[in-house]
Amino acid sequence: MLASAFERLALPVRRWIWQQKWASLRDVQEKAIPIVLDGGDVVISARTAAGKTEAAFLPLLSRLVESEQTADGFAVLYVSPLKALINDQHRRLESLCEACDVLLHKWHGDVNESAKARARRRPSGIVLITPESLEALLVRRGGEVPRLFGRLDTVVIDELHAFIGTERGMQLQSLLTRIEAATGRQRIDRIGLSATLGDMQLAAEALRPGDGQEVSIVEGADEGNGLKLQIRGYEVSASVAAVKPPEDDKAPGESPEPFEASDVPEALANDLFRILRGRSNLLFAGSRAKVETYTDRLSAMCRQERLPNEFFAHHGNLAKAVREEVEIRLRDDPRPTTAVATMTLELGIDIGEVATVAQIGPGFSVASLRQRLGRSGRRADKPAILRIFAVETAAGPSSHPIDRLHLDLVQSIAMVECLRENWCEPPTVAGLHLSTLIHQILALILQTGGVRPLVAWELLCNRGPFRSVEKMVFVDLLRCMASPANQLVEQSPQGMLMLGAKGEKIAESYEFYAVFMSEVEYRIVDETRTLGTYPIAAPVAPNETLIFAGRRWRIVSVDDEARVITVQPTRAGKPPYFAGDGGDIHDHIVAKMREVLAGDEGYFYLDETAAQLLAAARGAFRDLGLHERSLLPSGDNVLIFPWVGTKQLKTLLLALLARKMKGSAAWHAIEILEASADSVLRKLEDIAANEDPDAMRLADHLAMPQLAKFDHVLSSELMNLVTIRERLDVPVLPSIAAKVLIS
DNA sequence: GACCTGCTGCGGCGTG
Repeated sequence: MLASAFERLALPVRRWIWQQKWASLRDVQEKAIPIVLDGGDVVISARTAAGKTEAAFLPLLSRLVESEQTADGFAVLYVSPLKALINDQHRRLESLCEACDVLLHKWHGDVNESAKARARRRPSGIVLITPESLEALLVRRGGEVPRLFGRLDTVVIDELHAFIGTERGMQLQSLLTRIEAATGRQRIDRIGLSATLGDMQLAAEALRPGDGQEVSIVEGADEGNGLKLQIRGYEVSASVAAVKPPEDDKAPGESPEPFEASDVPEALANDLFRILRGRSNLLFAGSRAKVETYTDRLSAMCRQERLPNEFFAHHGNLAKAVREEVEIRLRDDPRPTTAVATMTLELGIDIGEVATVAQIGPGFSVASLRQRLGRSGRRADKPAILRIFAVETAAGPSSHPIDRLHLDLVQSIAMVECLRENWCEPPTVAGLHLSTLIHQILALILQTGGVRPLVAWELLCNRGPFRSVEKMVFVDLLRCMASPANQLVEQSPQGMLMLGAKGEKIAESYEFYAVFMSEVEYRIVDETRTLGTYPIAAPVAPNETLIFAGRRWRIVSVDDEARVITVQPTRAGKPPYFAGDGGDIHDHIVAKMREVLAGDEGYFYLDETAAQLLAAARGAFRDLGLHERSLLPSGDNVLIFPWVGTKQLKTLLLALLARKMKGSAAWHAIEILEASADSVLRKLEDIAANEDPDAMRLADHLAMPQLAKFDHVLSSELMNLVTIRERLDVPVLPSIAAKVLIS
């Protein structure tokens, strides 16, 4: 097997491998080479750093070398969700391509216009591109598409999981369909590269919608070296005193700026410092505000100990240069460095070896936990180490039932159990994605100069990815786009769809190419450079203080016209404000939480406090009778514990609100206000008996912020349709209510 | 109770 995979590669490719002095091909490469050489669609899945890129490109380059190369079209199109990843891959593939005499082009927003023009004049070889740059190319140079892509051999999609079920994923699928249509090709081979996914069949279907069974699947063996786990518990009193910054950090005469009580408990700060200091680590803090608070606290501890700082913030609102300093220090600098980060350090980018991955709280998904874990233990002899720090409020018999159940800790345990059972969330592929479809209709008109409505529907919805959009919905959508208020499109006397006045305007701007929404933000600058961006919704005024990029600042001026906030270093600071909108926790995790609470199994990875907190939570679970019922009177209110995921919980809540109850979601429960258990029971019986719930009635009770870029174009009927299909889970409503009634 | 991603064409000016 080993010999045969290698021997099937073209001579220049084999010669390049000899030059690299590789002892052998990696497992995933052995498996992928013969399959990719034979052609067809392939998903290649393996853990980070297992050699997926070469698994695809060694055989692809072999095919290229052995075919007749010309300069009349690109041969391979590689699409990546990140510019940084394109730069990494370019570095990685450069010498291999050179050895094979194949041109390799980078193509994204930071690449020179002249380099792109050169590639366009004599198109050949491999292009590494983002979906947005590909969109721009199709929209601005629609006429050149047949010449550029007419001889395309293969499309490679990197980080396939990042595209599944998302707006950008729909756009990418649509782009590929548009290329296939414009070049008159039935089918151009697709190769998806991905970290290990929960469900490979879903990945195959995402790669080739409607024909997933025809996709070959290559899974790399798990070459991991074991996993070391710990969950550490922390109990803080409900009325914990505000944690103040150290005295010596305040300038004389400066007014004190106490931190919020929710900031960093003393015992947790001490443990984090003790565990992380002196080595290189990742600390996933959970939100941008927490990244700033924890970085600030831990660097203040360095100062107190008279040590050089080793804690640095890393999140999406920090300027690229600020983030790169942290990445380079992690990768190349021998000094110990802990990056305190959000999910910015979860994906692809090379940051070298870290000793520990630590996380505050359970996070939102097992998939992300798995991805984070992949960041440690990459060296052959070291296991991956993951520590979760769970902070719980002290609770007694008189406390609120939800506090007594210590749900943060219980969720952490449930998620670790899922991880150990090798389960992770399957990507969600449902959804109408009408906002993205509006974008693609505009893009198709720009690319072709005009299109008939039926042709557009055939291409985008029947052949392309918007499969759940029926003709009638498509017609409604076109009406919204053409309405006098929107004027995105109009129809010519011959029946062609053309851009309307406002459509023209939108398409002129470079902001058109991305399908996702982006907020308006201020730039934060100190005397020398831009530190990052700050939401316009956050209230700021001169002389207020702010923690940003892990340091403390005083706001000098706010220029609303230029949207610039100028800051100066100072010695006190308040955590920043970022709006967030909460994530969906999967059903499987919440069901597992109930198992953890109802069971008596011990978990070897809990520290003493965590074990005590779990024992207390299990005691409360039985005391409250939750092992035999799901309804709990609590003062004037009633708590419902359906033990389902966020989406289903929200749907059940809406069904109750639609039946004139008052209440809200409270953690993993629903709290109904001023009602008796009996009255709630009757409503639940009604919901359980109603096999065909009136979905539109539910949507009426839901606050519907415009979440996607073109949601404002949709009529309220279409907006409701989107909400019901994408944000709620209406069909299961009767069965959830029935389940609550039985238990 | 959240997070992340991306961007063209052209006019105007300075430099080699």
